Amino acid sequence: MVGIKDVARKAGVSISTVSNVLNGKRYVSPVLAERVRSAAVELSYEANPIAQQMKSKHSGIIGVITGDMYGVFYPYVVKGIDEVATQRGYQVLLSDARSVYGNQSAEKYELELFRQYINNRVDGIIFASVVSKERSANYCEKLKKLADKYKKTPIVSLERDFSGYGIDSVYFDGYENSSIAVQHLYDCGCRKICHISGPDHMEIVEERIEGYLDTMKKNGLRVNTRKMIVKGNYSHQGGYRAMKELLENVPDLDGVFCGNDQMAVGALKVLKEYGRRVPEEIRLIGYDDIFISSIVEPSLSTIHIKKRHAGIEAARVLFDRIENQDSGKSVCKILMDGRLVVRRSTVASAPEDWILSEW
Amino acid sequence: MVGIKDVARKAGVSISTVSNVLNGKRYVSPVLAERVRSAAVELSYEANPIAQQMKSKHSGIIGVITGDMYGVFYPYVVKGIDEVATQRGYQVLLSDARSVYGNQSAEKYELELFRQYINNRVDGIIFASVVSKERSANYCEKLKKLADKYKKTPIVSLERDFSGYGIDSVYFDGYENSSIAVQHLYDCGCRKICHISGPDHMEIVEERIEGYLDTMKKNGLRVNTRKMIVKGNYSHQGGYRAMKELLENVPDLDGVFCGNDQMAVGALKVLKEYGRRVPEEIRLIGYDDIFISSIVEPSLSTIHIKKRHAGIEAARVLFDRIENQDSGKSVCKILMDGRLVVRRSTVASAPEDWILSEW
DNA sequence: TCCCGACCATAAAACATTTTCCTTCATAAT
DNA sequence: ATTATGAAGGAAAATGTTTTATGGTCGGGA
Repeated sequence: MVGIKDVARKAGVSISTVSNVLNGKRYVSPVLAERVRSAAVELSYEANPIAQQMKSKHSGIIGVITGDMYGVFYPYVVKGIDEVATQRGYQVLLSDARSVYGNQSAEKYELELFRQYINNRVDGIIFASVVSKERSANYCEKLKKLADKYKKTPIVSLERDFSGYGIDSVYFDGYENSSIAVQHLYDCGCRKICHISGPDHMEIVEERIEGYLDTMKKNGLRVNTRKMIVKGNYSHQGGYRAMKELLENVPDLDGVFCGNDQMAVGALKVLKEYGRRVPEEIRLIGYDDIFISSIVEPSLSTIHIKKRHAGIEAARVLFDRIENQDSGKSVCKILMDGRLVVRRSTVASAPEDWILSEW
Repeated sequence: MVGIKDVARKAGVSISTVSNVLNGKRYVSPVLAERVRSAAVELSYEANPIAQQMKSKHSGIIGVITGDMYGVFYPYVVKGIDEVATQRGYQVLLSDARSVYGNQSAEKYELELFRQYINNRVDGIIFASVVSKERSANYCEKLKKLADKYKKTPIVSLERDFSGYGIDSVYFDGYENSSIAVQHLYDCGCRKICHISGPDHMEIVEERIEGYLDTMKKNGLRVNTRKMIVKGNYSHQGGYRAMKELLENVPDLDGVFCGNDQMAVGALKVLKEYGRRVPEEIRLIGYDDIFISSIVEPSLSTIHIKKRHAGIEAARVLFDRIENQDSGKSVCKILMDGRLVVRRSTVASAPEDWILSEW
């Protein structure tokens, strides 16, 4: 194990001079500097990051807490984060908060991960929280206190707007996007539009329901919330079950807005099994724009969510905070917009686009 | 910042006694132990992992180097690793070696990540290497030297068999699996079976080609390698292009074995566009068993690869090494088998299974 | 009574750095 | 010639632990 003192000995200088040369903190005469540098190279010295962290208090590591790493959503977000982190020379400590325990304790586990990251002195944390809307205020306070335990560790909320609680947030405009989706169905001629929503008590689910309801109202359409809104669980199986229920509840429906694409895929299966023609008879639109959506037949209209881009933005915000601590104290909130992608589940003549898509 | 000395002061004992109580290394009289413990709780003391690493030389972190974190394969593997790591109280440092730079430098970047991880004193590394078969020997030597730079850091190769170079390996039996796939096509009556393969110079690609070729030969079928094997690039677009080429080369083909499911999905699109009936006229089989395969129509027969399970196994092997260093020096190799999944792209009457699948 | 060992607890070293505070020496100013 | 100034580099402190070596106390056997 070659340490800084070996370099110092070899170069015939003091330890601090080696440190200064290698970190460029202070002026060292060219001749000494050169001696140090060549000694370091010769011994193939590499500083021990652990020891550096000990003093300098920063680790070159950021923590990321998400759900479903194996799913269709977060991996893209993480990819965006990873890109920026790599570019800036940081490492990423990644954990899936929702996979290990049941949903009830997901919040607890999330907090535990947070604590572990902070204890490991990460330089920042990006997290997609599962906490319910009601508990948010409390929870955010806890997080902030934790984040400042040893040093002011910047944190960025992903997918949830916690800017009201003083936490930088990068999130999607679920209300607006849902409105766009439903409006598109209306514009296509649908008048009896139903909604397959996600699990209870999730903010992103509620936004979408509100977007749906308001757009219906705006267009003068009545909604029987009991019958026309059915809960799925964001999985294709959930969508499958929900669609069956919907067909019983509202046999004459002519449009369905699904809370995500996975459920839409399940719903589509049902419609095909039942021989209901899509889009002629029933139009279907999803949310997220996952790869499968461009593949299924008919291809699925949806709202394209900038997943990777959101990761990039979140990482940018984080690194801005990390790199100039001084930067204005005003909380940063970035609202990512979505984009309507029209495919054949709403417009029969829409072009195929799967061959183009990057994913 | 409350440190161990604060606890010591509060409990009225020495620093080392606090350490001994909290780590249970040495016997400490119950009365003192209790005093220490309650002092620690009262001050809500948590040891600084960085400082601990400094002495004890182990970090509670493992490094994972993969490709395509946002793809359809590695996320599942990573999930398996994450599960085991979490259960054992370790954290996961994750990087995608292939996303940032072009393919040429992927190997270099992979090595760089390896170096960074080692410098960060991770306790072990699981990696899926991109190195070519020819360069493997050399590369593995480099890795091993790097791994032992500071301490004997266990490393496990995923997806590649480096056991010959003394590296524990968990990998898939690509040759056998491909043989099964091709044999299945033969058993279904196909006699002119083509292959859409992956990029050049990749070991996993070559295995599959060999499995294909040998099975063809075994069944007395001739292969014109120029025409009947076409390179895709493991993407759906690649599969799309390759299938078109294949239809020109071999108009009377009656079966296609695709190197992965993504390409198979692309190939399927072509067949549908051209009005070739699947499976009656042309049978199609993929490899990997990704989610989409159960969704497309007709659903795609494939070889199910135990992705998550492989991650679990790799993590197990790693932690075994980490936790008892003494453990026999014999290299560990685990060959994960695959399973034929028959769907409608080869057998029209196959049952639908998408609703069952877990993913 | 003395000595030895067993048993606890402590002081101090060690880990590999960064950083603060000095020292030294040359140069310029008086 | 003497003193002030400032630049350059070194000694040592500090970081928060674990571990090693040491010390002190007490009981029992000679």
